[in-house]
Parts: sequence; C-alpha cells; structure tokens
Amino acid sequence: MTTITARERLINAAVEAFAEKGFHGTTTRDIAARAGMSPAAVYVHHDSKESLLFTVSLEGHRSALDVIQRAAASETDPVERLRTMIYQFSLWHADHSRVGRIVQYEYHALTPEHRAEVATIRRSIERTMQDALADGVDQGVLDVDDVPGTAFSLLSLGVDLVRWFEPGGSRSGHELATLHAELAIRMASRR
Amino acid sequence: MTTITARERLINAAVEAFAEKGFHGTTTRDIAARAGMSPAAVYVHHDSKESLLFTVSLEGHRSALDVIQRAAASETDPVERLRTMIYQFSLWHADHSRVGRIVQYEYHALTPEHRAEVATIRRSIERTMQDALADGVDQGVLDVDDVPGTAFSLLSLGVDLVRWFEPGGSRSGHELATLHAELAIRMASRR
DNA sequence: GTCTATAAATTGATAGAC
DNA sequence: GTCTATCAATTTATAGAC
Repeated sequence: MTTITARERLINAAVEAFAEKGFHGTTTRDIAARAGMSPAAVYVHHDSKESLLFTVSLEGHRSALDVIQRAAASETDPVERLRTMIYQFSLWHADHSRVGRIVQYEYHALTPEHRAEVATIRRSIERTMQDALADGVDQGVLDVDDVPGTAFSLLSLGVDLVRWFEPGGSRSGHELATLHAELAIRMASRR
Repeated sequence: MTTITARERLINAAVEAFAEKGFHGTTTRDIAARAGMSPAAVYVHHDSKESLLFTVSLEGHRSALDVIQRAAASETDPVERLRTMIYQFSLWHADHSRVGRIVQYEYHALTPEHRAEVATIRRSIERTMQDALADGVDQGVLDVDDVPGTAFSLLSLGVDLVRWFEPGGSRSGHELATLHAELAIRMASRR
C-alpha cells in the first residue's frame, strides 16, 4: 500500500499548476487548493514556492538523465543504442509531459544556485548523447559531421514534445517515440 | 530616417522583458522602465499588459509564417525546397529568438480569443510544411512515412532553438540553420 | 499539522495635474 | 502625452489558536 504524504500531495498539485499556468502564473493558494489544503499548510511542508519548483525540477532532471543513461547502457551496437536512447528520451517526455514542461520551461524561474545544480544534470544528458554519437562514428557505423549540434537536434525532438503533447490525444507517446527513433537513425547513420 | 514612436518603444521593451522573465514574471513597471517611461505611460499607448503580449505574438506568428511560405514558393525541386524551408525557419528562430520565445512559450498567457487568432497562423505553418513533404512524396523524390509527424519534428528543430539560443554565442544562426537543413534532407529524402 | 486571520509588499490599472 | 500619486486587488509568507 502506498501512502501519500501531505508533502507529496503538494508536490503533485504544484506539478499540475506549474505545468498548466507556469511558475509565475501559479499562486501558492492555487497549489494549496489543488492539494485540498489551506494556503498556510504549504509552508509547513515546503520552505517557499521556489523550493517547491526546485523539488519538481531536480527530480524531473534526474529522472530524464536516468532514462537516457540506462538506454545508452542497454545496447552495444551504436545504431540500436541510438534508437533506444531517442525512443526512451522522447517517450519519457510524452509520459511525463507536465514535469517535462516544468523542467524545460521553468528553468529560468529557479534561483541562480538551484539553476546551477540542474544545469550540471543537463550537461550530463547532452554529454551522454554526444558520447553515443561519437562512439558510433569511431566504429564507422554512424556518419555525423557535427556531433554537438546533431546531439542537440536529436534531443530537441523529445524536448519539443512537451510544448504541445497532451495525454489521450490523437498520437500515443509510443507512436511519437518510435517515429523520433526512426528519424534519428536516418539523421545519423551511414547511407 | 526611422522614427521610433513611444508605442514602438514600449513594444520593444515588452519583447525584452517577456523573453527574459516570461509574461507573468514581467511587471508593467518593468516594461515602462525599459522604455524610459512612467508606469502610467504604458496605458496611453496600449490597453493592457495582455494586449501588449498579443501585439508581439501576432506580429511574430505572421513573420514566421511569411518566412516559411516565401521559402516554400522560392524553389520547385522538393529537396531544395525542403532545404530552404528548414534553413529559413530555423534561421528566423535564431535571428528572432526573443520574439520566438514569446511566440512559442507565452501562447497560453493570451486570452482565449487572441489565442484562437494566432492558432490559425500556427496551423498554416504546419500545413505549409506538410504540403511540401506530401508533394515531394508524390513526385517520388521524398520518402516520408508519417507526413504530419515528420513535419512537426522538422519544425521542432527550429522551434527548440529559442529555448537556449543566445545571439553572440558560440554558434551562429546560419551555422545552426545549415545543420538543420542538412538533417532535414537526411530525414525525408529517398536513400 | 491543520486552520483562520493578517501582515507586508507588489501588482495592474486609473485619476488628475501640467 | 507625460508625469506623480494612488486605488483596489492580489500575492507570498507568517502569527497564533486549536
């Protein structure tokens, strides 16, 4: 049995609210109401509105990094590894589109210190993607002129999902992730 | 000689502020200060903070649509047309990254009526891209399984630039747009 | 740990003098 | 068309009772 603490209820409410209205468009009253609590209850469990954002953003960044690192480690063939990495990264953004929106779009609302902390995770994600491309080029299986630029572009496919993706829409996350993986291989494989 | 009206000064100030802090994170006092005016002066030239956003967003959407439509009309060969469309669309997002950020990320801050108006422009952009792909497939020059999905993915390359692009950074808009155009051809051309 | 009540500051927008 | 002054509402966060 999973017990949901008041602290977690507030985090879930913050995810909903921040994803829907953005950090600055969300009031602490709104978060409290979504969690079924009074405005004052927020501050019993969290220091500030920004610390609530940081909690969500940090957890989201860690989860996205974990997904792409696991995918990178799961395959040895560079082409299949690329396919899995892009599939999983895009699928994560579809399956966690609300958290993903907060991760990607509320980055500037973090304090400088908190922003610096998630920035290191972002760099790890980018490096993981670049390393996978560079290794495929070294093995003579991939053909990538501009490794950093192509890595960014591949990640953009997943990232940009959160701008418009709605669960229950006409396309499933699996469908979009499969398309992205296919496009990624065309972008990076030898022809 | 170009005369800049007070109204335009306020629009430029709003572009800066909205791109930097988002619509809800920007105060009308901030906009006024950037334009070198008192807070009250804003309302002499614009009805509300949201109408300032709408002015910027509408003009931005129209400009982006214009760029991709001109590019589509400038070439007849489907491959070269695709290259030009993606090059120009990505270049526009790099050259207008602040307006682009407002176009893409402050869409939900518009009133429902204003949002509906820019939504029709968005659909035109997507249709222009889809038509170009479908025509190339018909001519047997492009190979695209999922035309709507691929069109979205191609546009994502340019759109996602505005999330991180800074003028004067290590990569020029031309460089990125050239890369995107090359990747687009690999994604959509017959192999 | 929850609430009601409220402080203290900020916000979008307006009034009215010049 | 600009300003100073200000209103009315809202905001983040806290105080203190239970």
